[in-house]
Amino acid sequence: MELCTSFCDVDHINVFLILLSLAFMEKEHCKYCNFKSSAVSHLSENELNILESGCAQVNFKKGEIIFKQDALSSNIIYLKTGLAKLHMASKKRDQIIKIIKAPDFLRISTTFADRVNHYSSTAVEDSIACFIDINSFKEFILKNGEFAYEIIYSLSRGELDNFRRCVNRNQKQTVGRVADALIYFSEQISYNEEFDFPLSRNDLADLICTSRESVSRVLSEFDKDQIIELDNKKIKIKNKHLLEQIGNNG
DNA sequence: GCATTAACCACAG
DNA sequence: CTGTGGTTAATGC
Repeated sequence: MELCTSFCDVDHINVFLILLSLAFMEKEHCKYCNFKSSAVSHLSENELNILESGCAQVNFKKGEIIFKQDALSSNIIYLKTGLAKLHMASKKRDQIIKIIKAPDFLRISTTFADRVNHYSSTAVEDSIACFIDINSFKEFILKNGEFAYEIIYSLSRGELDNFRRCVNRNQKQTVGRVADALIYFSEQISYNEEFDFPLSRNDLADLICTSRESVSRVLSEFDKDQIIELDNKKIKIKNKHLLEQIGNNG
């Protein structure tokens, strides 16, 4: 009997919480979203309503899979808040293709160019993603030139970035790639010279195409040489100039 | 040849 | 999940 009443109480509280969150979610209008992409900010009032009706927002905890390689893909995904990795499984090991920092599109190419995902995405930190109906997205591209322009612009930026990283990966040796990665995370992700490194050693290795052992070794070498200060995940860049030199010289 | 670089393996916190 | 040490293979001088 007592068990029952306590269950009922818990139930009531849960129902209340769900209703509360629904009430808040309903206020989640794309129109008033503070994380709009530059493309979406070119949409008209009417288009924003269309976007909203074909859009669902999902929360992801750190480590949760946002979408999976080889699965059917029918939504554009926009990463509203958080940090995610795009990674591709191969016979040998996972390779991290790219880190996406919100706000940014998380999945366009693999939804547009094929029916299934060519890569997976996993949340590196707690994140919120918006799943956007592919048909309304296509409609905006066909009807709204400024929207299309912004999408092409961001895809082009992504491609330039890919080319650059491809060349760097192939021509630099491990120390240079680690140095580049540290600078990248400092400048592009955390905007600080002292930061918590968001990836495990293994993930960093998968990102810069090396082994986790090499990552460990190079990091402790940098620490020993006073280039960085290393405390598990905490990293402080002490000699950025030298780090840049190492990055540039490979 | 010899040195350097880095992956792979194994093992220990 | 990390760090370290030994081993090995490839490459450059």
